[in-house]
Amino acid sequence: MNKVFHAITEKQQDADATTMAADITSDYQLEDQVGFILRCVNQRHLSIFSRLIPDLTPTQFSALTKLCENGQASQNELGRMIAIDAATIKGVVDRLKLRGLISSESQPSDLRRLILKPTAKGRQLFDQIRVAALAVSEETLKPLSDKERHLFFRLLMKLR
Amino acid sequence: MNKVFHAITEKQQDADATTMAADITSDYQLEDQVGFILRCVNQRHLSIFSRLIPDLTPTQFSALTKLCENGQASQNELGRMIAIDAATIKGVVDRLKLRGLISSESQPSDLRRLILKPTAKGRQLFDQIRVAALAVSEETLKPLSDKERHLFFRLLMKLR
DNA sequence: GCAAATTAGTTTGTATGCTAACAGTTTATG
DNA sequence: CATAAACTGTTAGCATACAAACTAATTTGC
Repeated sequence: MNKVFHAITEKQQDADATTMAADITSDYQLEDQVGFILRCVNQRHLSIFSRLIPDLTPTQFSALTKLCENGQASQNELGRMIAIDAATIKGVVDRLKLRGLISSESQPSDLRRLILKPTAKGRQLFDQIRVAALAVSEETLKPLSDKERHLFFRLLMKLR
Repeated sequence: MNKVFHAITEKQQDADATTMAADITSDYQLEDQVGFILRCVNQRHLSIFSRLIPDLTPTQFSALTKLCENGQASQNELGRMIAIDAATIKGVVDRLKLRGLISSESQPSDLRRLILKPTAKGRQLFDQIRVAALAVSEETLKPLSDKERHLFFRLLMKLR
């Protein structure tokens, strides 16, 4: 799982969020920087994801999901849809292909393009996992009330 | 810089955050999952960081900052302070050492430990960069009002 | 006091994620 | 129509990031 995450949360559980947020502009404190906490929250999410969905990485799941949602896409197109650059998406696609979850064929009308589609096995895995994916979101947001979740979501969207 | 981030934001600028957040539990949509958006927000932050602070990666900056704040730390200790596992912190420390920003010596009372300290050059760089680091946070949070920033910070802290 | 458990650091392997440079293909432009 | 510009996928290189397995040193438990 994720040893670092647990070590950290145990240590800093009692921190006073309101106070720390107050002096952002005064003295420099690493823990007050958005980027640092963002990284920790992301870390916690990844830890939850890999525990509930050990079969795929979040990135692989995103790619498979988008292909199942759209039916097909070219490689770079897929990357743009889930915010992954061309160099990275290649590796992701290669690994999904290696596991028989997606297939690729070149598009006759544009020989540069590789058309990717989910295989039957890929669609089956996606259907199995999508429920767990909702549980991942649920557990990630567990520390927040329903009202706080919607608020957090709205603010997070603005920072995309 | 970060080509993916720009391509994505241009496309999805007009998305309605409130509506999308509303149906989290109904039909599965990748864009509604916290983890996905969290990753995008993190991506945007990294892009801002590398533009304003090209000299160091966020992780390297975190490590250097903690050493400057604390004076010294052992390698694993440093990793725990900034939520980085032992395998990763080794590479980070090696690269900072290679650039002469930190020094290491083994601790006589415990021969397993490597005591890390920032060098004069390291402290100097940190002092130069800390202002830019505040600017990174500022620009990352730019889409939010002051009230929203404090709110976001409070909620983010809860999800650590 | 000594074996067992723990801790610190290292190494290997896998997966993201980015930049930069490249070749082949297609589109736009003069 | 010819050439420049843009796009698609690929490769290499670097930097996180984590799991697992390992060595060496220290601490615990009996």
